[in-house]
Amino acid sequence: MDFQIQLTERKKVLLSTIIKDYINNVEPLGSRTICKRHGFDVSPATIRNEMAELEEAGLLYQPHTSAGRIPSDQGYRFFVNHLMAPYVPTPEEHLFLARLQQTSKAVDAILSHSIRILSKATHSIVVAEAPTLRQTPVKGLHMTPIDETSMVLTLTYSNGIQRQSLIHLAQPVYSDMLTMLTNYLNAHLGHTLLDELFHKMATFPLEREIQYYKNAVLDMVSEIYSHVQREEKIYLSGTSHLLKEPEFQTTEKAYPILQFLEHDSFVRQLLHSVAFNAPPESEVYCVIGNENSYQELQDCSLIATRYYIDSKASGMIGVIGPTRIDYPKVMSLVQSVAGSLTQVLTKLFT
Amino acid sequence: MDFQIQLTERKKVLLSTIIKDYINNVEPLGSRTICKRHGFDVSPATIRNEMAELEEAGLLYQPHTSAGRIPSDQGYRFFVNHLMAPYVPTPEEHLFLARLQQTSKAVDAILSHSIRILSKATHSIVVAEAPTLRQTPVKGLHMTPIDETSMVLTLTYSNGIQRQSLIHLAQPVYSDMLTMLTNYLNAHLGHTLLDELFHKMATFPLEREIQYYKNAVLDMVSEIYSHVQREEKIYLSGTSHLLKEPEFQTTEKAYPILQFLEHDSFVRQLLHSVAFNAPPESEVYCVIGNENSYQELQDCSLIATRYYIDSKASGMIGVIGPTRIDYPKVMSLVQSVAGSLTQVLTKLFT
DNA sequence: TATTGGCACTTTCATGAAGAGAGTGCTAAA
DNA sequence: TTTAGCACTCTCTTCATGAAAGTGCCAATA
Repeated sequence: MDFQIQLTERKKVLLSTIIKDYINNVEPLGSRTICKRHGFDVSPATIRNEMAELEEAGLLYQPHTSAGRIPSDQGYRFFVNHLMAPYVPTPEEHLFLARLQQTSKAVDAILSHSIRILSKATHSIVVAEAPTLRQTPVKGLHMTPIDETSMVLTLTYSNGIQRQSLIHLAQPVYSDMLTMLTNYLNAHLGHTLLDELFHKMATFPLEREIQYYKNAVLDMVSEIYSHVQREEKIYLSGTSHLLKEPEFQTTEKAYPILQFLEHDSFVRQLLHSVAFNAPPESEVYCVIGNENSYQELQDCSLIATRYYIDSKASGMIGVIGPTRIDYPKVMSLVQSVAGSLTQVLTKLFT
Repeated sequence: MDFQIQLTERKKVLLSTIIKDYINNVEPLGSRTICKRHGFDVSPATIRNEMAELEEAGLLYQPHTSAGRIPSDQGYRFFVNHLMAPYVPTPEEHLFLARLQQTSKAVDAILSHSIRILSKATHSIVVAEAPTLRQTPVKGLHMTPIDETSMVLTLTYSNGIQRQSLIHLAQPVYSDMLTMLTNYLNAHLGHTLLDELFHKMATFPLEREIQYYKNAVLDMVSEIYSHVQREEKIYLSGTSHLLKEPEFQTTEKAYPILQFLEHDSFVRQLLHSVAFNAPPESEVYCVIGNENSYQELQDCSLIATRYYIDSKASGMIGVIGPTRIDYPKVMSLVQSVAGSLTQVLTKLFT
């Protein structure tokens, strides 16, 4: 993943300059322009030689002979890993970030609000995944009947988080049975993840006298299961920003991406695949151009990170933009937003 | 709204032909082409004369001198009101419609599923509004505490529909108080709409001994209120279809529309404004081009209708496409989907 | 009177040529 | 190692040209 490329100090400055300029101007850079615009005190010819070597190393490329150079995916990667300076948010961005603290009581509203703000601040597409507790063991569960065909399921996780869901059932399930099922499950809980819990529910050994209700119970379990799945929602904001990017001016370029984003399952996979592309200790992941495995997103980068609830449950939040996205800025903002989310959600659940 | 324009039979056929051709071919039509392609047995010159008159009546226009003609918004309107033949769904569309019957138990899932299918069938953008019961009087309400800071609110409407919501509270509200509040409200319910109910809740005269909890109650009411509001969600599907339309190939054309669609409140307003544009007895409304009041949507048409739950609660569902959208087809499909929704949701709530 | 053929006139669109602009690689000199 | 010079390449814009498609109008026709 990483590059063992050794560059002279001047080459590093040059690469960095080219990338930063390209991020703003979105045009191939020639040697003369670089000298003039960025005050290098060597001649264009020297820059040319250096650029030729950077191209040989795979960090730059030319769209055609006799054009200036553009950073390659690997160039961006090198920049992100080795050259990037820490970003200092502008006062305006601080205002945006401050608005993240206006909390609501609903996870759904908090996430919607956060991604909207991140989208405005970065002028990019933002995707997020609702927090999932699938990796957190369940400590206890409780069912409160509301009426014949509805109940509230309360799951208590080992980290103290409680999740309640209102479940509607197709067939009535009587409270005696709920009590039995609850007692049975609580007695056998051990260190059970949610998926295992569903398995236990479905294979719950019924007493003879209530065999009759077996279907009702199975129905209920499947209803609960699909309800929990549904909660693992994908949030999406700011898709129209894509059309403002010069590289996506033609609809042939923009269409596949918007199409991709309409499929929650693709987005979820994308977000989950991120973690494999970067060492786990790095806080903000970025997947640059070709590094992702989706044909549709070859000209995009994803900058994503994980937010947590009380350091156990978590979800991903990320920004999607062209490969020449402003990495320092967006990485910084994504991290800030994820940090706020972690803080707000953790407070909410404890 | 409607046109008092009298047209000869031949002019009607001609207009109809031009519109149907333009819907498919998206190119201005000239007299010669019309004769050849659609087998008119008069000469191009005659067609030219007729077209000149149709243009004078405002039903056609030329993008420039010496181009063929294109239907105007008023042309489409005349077509929709007077000329359109009923549409017969294809076998493939029947398959789509059949999939609407795979019901789920959750309103949210049903709506998501329905708009996705409608979007696939029409290759267009679909918007929908979650069913709202704001216009239906509340007959009774019930609060079931789950634990200290959460409860299930059950509202029973005069048409028998029950709605349950899981409410999380910032401050504990004890069950005695819930009981008092519930009893008070049920005793004073009369023919109360939801908004009035909130007013009654907020002005609930507290007994002296529980004055202390006044803030907790107000908090609760505002929490319930925002929860109910949040449920009036906007659903959106198939935005990327827009980029496939020839008239939205340039991003300057497509951007404002995608931007518009990102604002739930705009979409909601749009859907609500529809009913004012057409006589109420018509089942499927369509707002053609300029007829809508949103600058961004001047080149679009909206074809929308209302779906119902048990003939009381309802929401809007609509298709957005270019003004040359296939009116007969889309109007037919929108109606079918709304019909299915009505049926499925009504069954669900009774 | 309605229809038609003929014709001059418009406008767009595709094509190709020409020239400006920006940039490169290479070589030889500093 | 750096630089100046130079020939070369590729894109982009502009402009002219001609083909295509269509119109409006007029006079002739059924």
